[in-house]
Amino acid sequence: MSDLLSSIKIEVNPLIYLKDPESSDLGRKILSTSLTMIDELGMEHFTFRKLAKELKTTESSIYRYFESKHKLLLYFYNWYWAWLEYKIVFGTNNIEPSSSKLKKAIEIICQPIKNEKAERENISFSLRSLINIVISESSKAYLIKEVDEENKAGFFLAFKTVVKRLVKIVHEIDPNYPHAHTLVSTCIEGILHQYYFARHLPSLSDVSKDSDQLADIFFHIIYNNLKQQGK
Amino acid sequence: MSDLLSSIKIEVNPLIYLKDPESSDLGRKILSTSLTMIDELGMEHFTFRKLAKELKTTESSIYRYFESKHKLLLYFYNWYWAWLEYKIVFGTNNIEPSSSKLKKAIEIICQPIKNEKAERENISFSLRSLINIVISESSKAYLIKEVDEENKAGFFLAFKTVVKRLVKIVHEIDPNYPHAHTLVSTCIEGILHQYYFARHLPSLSDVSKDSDQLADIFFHIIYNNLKQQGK
DNA sequence: TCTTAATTAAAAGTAATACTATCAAAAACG
DNA sequence: CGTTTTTGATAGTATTACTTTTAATTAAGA
Repeated sequence: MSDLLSSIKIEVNPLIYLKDPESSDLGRKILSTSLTMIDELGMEHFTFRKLAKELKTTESSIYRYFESKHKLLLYFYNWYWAWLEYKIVFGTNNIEPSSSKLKKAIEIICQPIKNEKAERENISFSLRSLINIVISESSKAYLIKEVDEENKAGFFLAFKTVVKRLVKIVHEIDPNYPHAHTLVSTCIEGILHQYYFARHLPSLSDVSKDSDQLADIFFHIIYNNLKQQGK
Repeated sequence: MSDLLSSIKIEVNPLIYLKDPESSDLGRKILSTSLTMIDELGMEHFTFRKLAKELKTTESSIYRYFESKHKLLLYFYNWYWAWLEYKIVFGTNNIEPSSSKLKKAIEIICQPIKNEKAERENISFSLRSLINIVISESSKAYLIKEVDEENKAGFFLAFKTVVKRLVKIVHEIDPNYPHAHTLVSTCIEGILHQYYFARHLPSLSDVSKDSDQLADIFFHIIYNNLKQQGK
């Protein structure tokens, strides 16, 4: 997989894969093709057999990279949040006051959702598919019986790091707000789910499919709960 | 399955089952045993074969009631939200002002989570297991490729109805708030996820496993976004 | 109570999934 | 050029998610 700037590589926890898929041609094909296949079929209907057929390779070759499709999902999940963290760190750098920083961070979270074409980065795979997968499938990455072991292995770290970043900004605005983790994780998940709802269960949402209000709505949901200090 | 008051029956969309599981002994056993098994094993590891073994019956007998384990999950999902709606309607009746009504409704959503033993209702199955399933598995009920067809068939109606109830209360407090559906659905899901996070991914939450702050936190998240009219 | 219809059990079978193992062929690399 | 690494081909296993058929059992109606 490629990266945000051509010189920076998104690192994914090596415990997630058996063999680094970025290290070979087949590995990269596994990533890019499985991404669009999972987007099209959904996790339930996606299988390594179908992927192997599509790639004109064999199941056993794929299993050399990932021990299960669940691990493959974790790979995408971590890649996405690591990439987004990078964008947030860069995009909010030097922004003042903290409320604007928060706004910007939320916009970055909503941005790839809003419009893939805004992306002019050299990413070698379908960012649109990656986002769709994060929206529709990533809850399945942690809503499993094995969650505690996998958490210990650091499989959810990238997402937790993004939450931590936002919490830090929230605490710059209001150091005394006691529920920043709850507020932030609820809103990040909320953003993703609202996008899903807008598409599939519209009565659970007020935004239309292609609207760009989400960032604004969620900025206010957070901001209205904080007592601004200073600025 | 039983009910809140002994005279009232929770109705589940009949398209979800092939044969009403409440109508026979085996059906009721399927419900109560699968409930605890899904709670223990998780959806991924739960199978009709294992259930049949536990019940000393056969797979084909179970398939006469539910065409898949997904439908069984939908059954529990709908039962739960239909039951909760009932509790909300009763529990918030005659409460004034609307802000107190909102508070009460959120408490009802959090209450079974908080403490199963507070329940003194004649429910013939494990409410604790049902709640665990709603928390850990119910996202999987709608994060699927078939969501649009299933939505058309009304499989998510019970949840949507609860959201609608809360939206109505929110609009009593502030008729002009334009994002009530987003706010309410985000918070209801947020409550469930926070409980999961508190248990399994505590760095995404500020509440401890057995705390009862959730209702308060989420009441304020909603309330602070509303401009109170009159009372 | 006898008959009939509905329900469940038993057994077997199918197609697909989620893997694992072995070994040979082909690239790549030093 | 030889060796290590990577891939392909083939096969196999255990389990899942069902379906089908037939026989036995139970319940319900006349």
